[in-house]
Order: sequence, then structure tokens, then C-alpha cells
Amino acid sequence: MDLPDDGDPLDLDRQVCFPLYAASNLLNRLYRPILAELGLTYPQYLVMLVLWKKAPRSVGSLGDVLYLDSGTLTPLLKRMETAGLISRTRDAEDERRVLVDLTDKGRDLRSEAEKVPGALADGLGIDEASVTRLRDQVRGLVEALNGSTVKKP
Amino acid sequence: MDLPDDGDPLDLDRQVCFPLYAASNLLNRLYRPILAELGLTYPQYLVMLVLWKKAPRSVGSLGDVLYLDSGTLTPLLKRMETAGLISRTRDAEDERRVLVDLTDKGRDLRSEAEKVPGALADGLGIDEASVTRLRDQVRGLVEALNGSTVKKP
DNA sequence: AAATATTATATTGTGCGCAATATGATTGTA
DNA sequence: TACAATCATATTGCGCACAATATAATATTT
Repeated sequence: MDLPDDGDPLDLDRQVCFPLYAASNLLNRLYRPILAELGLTYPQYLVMLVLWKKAPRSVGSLGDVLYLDSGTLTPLLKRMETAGLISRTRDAEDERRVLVDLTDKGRDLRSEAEKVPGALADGLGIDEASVTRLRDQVRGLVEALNGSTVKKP
Repeated sequence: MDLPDDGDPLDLDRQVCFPLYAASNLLNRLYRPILAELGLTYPQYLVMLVLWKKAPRSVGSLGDVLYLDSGTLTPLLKRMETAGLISRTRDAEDERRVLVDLTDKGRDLRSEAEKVPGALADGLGIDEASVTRLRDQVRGLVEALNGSTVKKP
């Protein structure tokens, strides 16, 4: 089913980046209606996943895990605070930092969120082994990318 | 190097979607300064790649290839028109359609764009074989996703 | 032919994601 | 103690992505 390789490096079908971009968009589209029932967007859901593991955490440590900066996180966290899912308080030990913690409402949301991965797998229908393989390869790319974008010469 | 698998489906490290999301963000971040020299954003660059292969094309056919809809493409194409890279004209054969074509300036940009893949590979530093393998796997996912999000029951 | 349905693009409103910059707290140093 | 440098978060401005809706043209049905 492959087209003949005409050697053009500007061919869309030769790009790695485009499938990743498309997959990310399509996944977001698939998640959206499922997460909307929890009142979350996809990046907000990621923040909750991180906080359910360990809270409180600083804004910066959230950003380290999710590869996002304060320009993205600050307004996002404010919306989540308004929604009553998290609290944001200055760290008394270091007033530069803001500590993000779960509220009771935020903690309670976890039981609802447990249905999310299943609902998604249904809408996808690909076997778990290939998903795991894909995941590990993309992770390798993320590490390579993180090395080359974060690097300060 | 793996953490013990505690079986929690809400563990960030078990998600396929998060690495894809992170990779897409990081790639965009890597592309941005390179494409900025051409006066393009990443999705605009994708539009140019498609048009360099075949133009004119309708907005809808661009969307089919790039998995985007008119809500995203219309304003994006207007910006590209303002920048003088493309033209947008109603199709005389079917006045619902808008045909997007390259201008001379848009065609000329191709020679500059040929440097982009090389500049990127430099900043990445992973071998071509694993890139190709990754690309094909992500493509498989995109097809699965496209099936499940486009599907109309 | 008239009414209805479908199709293609445009518009509106919300929430990211990011670079660039600003602000204020802490650390290092003269 | 000052004062410069660094650090953590916040702000600003722009361009996506998307759902929902609107508008106008074509196709289908009656």
C-alpha cells in the first residue's frame, strides 16, 4: 500500500512529526467527550493524574512531569481552582513557589476517573501489546526531544 | 529502569496518550524557531507541504489529509493569504467550495523549506531506522483513531 | 418546480501552548 | 549590609484546535 518513495524529504508521508501531531489531535478529540463528563479537559486530566499520585506539588514540579511551563499551567490551574478541584497556596518555606493541592472534591473525582481508560480502550480497539510497544517507542522520542529542547548551551 | 507496575490504570506512566501528547508539544517547540525563519507555524508548514505536492485544493481536501476542520483551517488560511503565500477563491464549478492555491511567493518558499528536515534531524540525533519504525507505528494508531472518531453510527 | 436534506465553508467562544516579558522572593557576593 | 544574579510564578499576546452553530449552495425528494 506504500507509494513509491520518490526521495522527497518534504513529502508528508515521510514525516515522523505529522503522524504524531495528528495522533495527538485525534486522541484529544476522542478524550474530550469522555472527560467532559468529569468537567475536565485533557491537560487538566493529566494534572489530576499527577496529583492523585502525590500532592501537594509546586507548579514547577507539575511542569517538569508534564513538559509544560507556567505560561500554560498558571491559567489552567486557576480554572481548576475555580472549579473547586484544587487549591493554590504560596509555599511558606519559599514564597516564590505555589503549592497545588487536591480538595476533597478533587480527591473524590478519582473514582469517576477510573472509568476513563476503559471507555477509551473501547473506542480504540487495538490490542494491548502493540499499544505498549508504541508507548515505549514514543517515550524514547520524548526523552530525545527533551534532551534537545531543554538543553542550554 | 521501570518502576514496579502497581496495576493502577490511572498511572501517568501507563498511558499511551501522554507520551504522544508530550512528543507533539516538544516537536512543535523544536520546529517553531526553525519555521519562524520561513514565517510559518507548524500547521501552516503542513499546509504548504500538501500544496507543494498538488494545488489547487479545496479547504475540505486539505482537512481530510491533515485531519483538521474548517474551524481550524479557515482562519489559518486567511493568515497565510495575508502573508501572500496562498490565494483563496470560490470554486466556479461549486460555489460552496473554496480553492486554495499557491502564489509565486508560496512556490518560491519551497527551496528554503528544503533545509527544514535537515535542521530538525540535527536537533534530534536519533537513528533513521528507529524513526521510521516509530513513524509507521504511530501511523497505525492514527488510522485506528480516525476510524473511531470519524465513524458515524 | 417547490420543499427538504445535505454539503462546504465560515463564525463564535473556550481552552490550551508557547515565547517574551514582568514581578517578587531567595541566593550569592562584594 | 547592599546589591547583583538567579529562581518561581504570573502576565501578555498570538495562533491553533475544537464543538456548536450559522450561512449559503447544491442535491434529493415530493
